[in-house]
Amino acid sequence: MISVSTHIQNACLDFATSLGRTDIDSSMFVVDVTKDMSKGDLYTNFALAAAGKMEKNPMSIAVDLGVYLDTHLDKTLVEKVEVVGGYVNFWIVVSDSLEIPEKISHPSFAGKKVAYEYTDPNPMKEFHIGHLMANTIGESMSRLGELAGAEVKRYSYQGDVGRHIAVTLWGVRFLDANWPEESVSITDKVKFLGSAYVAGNAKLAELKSTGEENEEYLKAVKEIEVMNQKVYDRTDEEVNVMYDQGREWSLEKFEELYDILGTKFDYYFFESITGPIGRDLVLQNIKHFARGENNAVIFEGEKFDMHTRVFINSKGLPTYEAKEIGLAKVKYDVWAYDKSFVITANEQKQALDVTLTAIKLVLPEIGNKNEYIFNGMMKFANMKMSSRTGKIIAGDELVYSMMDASLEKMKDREMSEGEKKTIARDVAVAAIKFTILKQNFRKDIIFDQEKSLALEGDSGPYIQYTAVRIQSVLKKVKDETTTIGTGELSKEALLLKRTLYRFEHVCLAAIDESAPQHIAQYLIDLASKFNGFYTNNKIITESVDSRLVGLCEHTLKVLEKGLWTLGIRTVEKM
RNA sequence: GCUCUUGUAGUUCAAUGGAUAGAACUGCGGACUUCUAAGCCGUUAAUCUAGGUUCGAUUCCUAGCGAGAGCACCA
Repeated sequence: MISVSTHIQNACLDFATSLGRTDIDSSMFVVDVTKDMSKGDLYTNFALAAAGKMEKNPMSIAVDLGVYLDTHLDKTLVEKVEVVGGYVNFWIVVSDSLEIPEKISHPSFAGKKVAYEYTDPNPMKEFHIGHLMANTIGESMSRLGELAGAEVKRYSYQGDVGRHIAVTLWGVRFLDANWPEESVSITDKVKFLGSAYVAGNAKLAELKSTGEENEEYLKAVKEIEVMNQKVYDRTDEEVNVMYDQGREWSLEKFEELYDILGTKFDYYFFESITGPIGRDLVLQNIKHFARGENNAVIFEGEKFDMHTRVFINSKGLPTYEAKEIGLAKVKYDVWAYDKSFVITANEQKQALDVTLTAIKLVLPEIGNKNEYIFNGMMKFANMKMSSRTGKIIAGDELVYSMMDASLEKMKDREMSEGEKKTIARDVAVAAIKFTILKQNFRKDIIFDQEKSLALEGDSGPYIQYTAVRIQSVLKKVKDETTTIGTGELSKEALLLKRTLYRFEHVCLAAIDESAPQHIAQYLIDLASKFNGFYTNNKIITESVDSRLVGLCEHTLKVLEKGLWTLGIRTVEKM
């Protein structure tokens, strides 16, 4: 399909040249897939776009172009040319053999080394919805990079030092429960840490509410500061033990989640490492920075129309911003990439814009390869409370509750419990990921547990279900003898076939715009067309038409490949 | 207050400046002795307001109104 549209585009340019118009180039018009397939497979707006420049009526240009293309296009590629209004529409030749391309080469990716950093949860803190969202988007972007021909590495960056750790360790004393024994499950260990963080923050808020000059409050603030310092300098053996254990438990828990979600990271980075490196880099390049209040090291973002931010605080500790500089160096040192993407929430945009500006000054050769991709926030429609924590549901809890929901849906199916569990996991992940990826992730996403995660409609499970039906038919076809059918294909079969051709085109658009939603929307359309075909065309009959079997096989392959780009697994049964 | 993002059916989302603004959910109404009904078919319903640029604006620009986020030692 891409080769056909290129062919048409070149022919349009030849048409312009034949009229002596050398001032028209390919950026001025498009050859794209039609939205409405009753108007053909491809269209060009050449006449509309060029009318101004050519100072002619678009209709008459379109008519002339149509005549020209009708005689100049390769008849083995394009079956029919039609002029409607100012548009020229094309019906392509749909052959029986359809290849699903392994790679869809894109100049920005093919042969390049591309790093993706995403998820970035903090040990000892809960894995929240934002992490789930970034993981989903990042995994999909990584796979699009791979599809586009890049060599890809996946990075995760985790905050294993800083205030949240200090608050957690400090908060332990306000819990009724004791520090967990080794025998306690990993889930409960992590839950303990999460509640310690909540308890610590709650206590602090409680003290603060009685006045910021309150002695108790000032004492607590001081204690947390001391705790933070101990985490950095490792001078307190008791703190070291708690810290090391807590960190390890959290990381183990994250791996469990990555396994469920289908992400495998190549490299992990920690703030405990990037902090000192970042601080040194800032100090070595102090000429780009300034001193602010209390001798803090600041970057004067205002000179660049941005915020001014602190990089090293008045205690001499690196902040998030300095750590980012250290991270940039560490990431590049471990693997010299051509391009690096970081997927993160857009609430950090204004801070990271400052940071990237600083990185470009301190480490120009690295900074210029780096790019941030910001996603919107995930919000809840009904603000449903999580019963256990009393807070909005956490990312991992959401995954687990969806797994329960899809397991419930399968309760009457005849399969082993283990099989059901695996399928329920994959369906749950599909439901969550598809909800995120079917839309523009740069905007906020409203997450309604009741509705958005419904397993019907525009959903991941709907597509998985379609793939299951196909596999079920194909399994039965194995025992039948097939013959090549004669006569016209049904209108549903033809429409399905023409839709399959668009896959390559859609992938290229998704890669080009870093927009997985194009693929998600396409898969919904394809699954819907298949289901229309399926209900109206009996495949297993006395004489099985191999053309229909071929259509089923191709549809399955495209659904599988498409879901793969979204980081979603297909299942054999549901 | 300043900066950034955002405004499409009742709801949740689509739509490189182009054709009749597409889906899904909900509501209402259908079909089935059929390969998995998590399916299929029909139906009601939308571009925040005011200007501007353009042959053409949901899309670009300006202003207003609404929503979200950020604004120095958290990340």
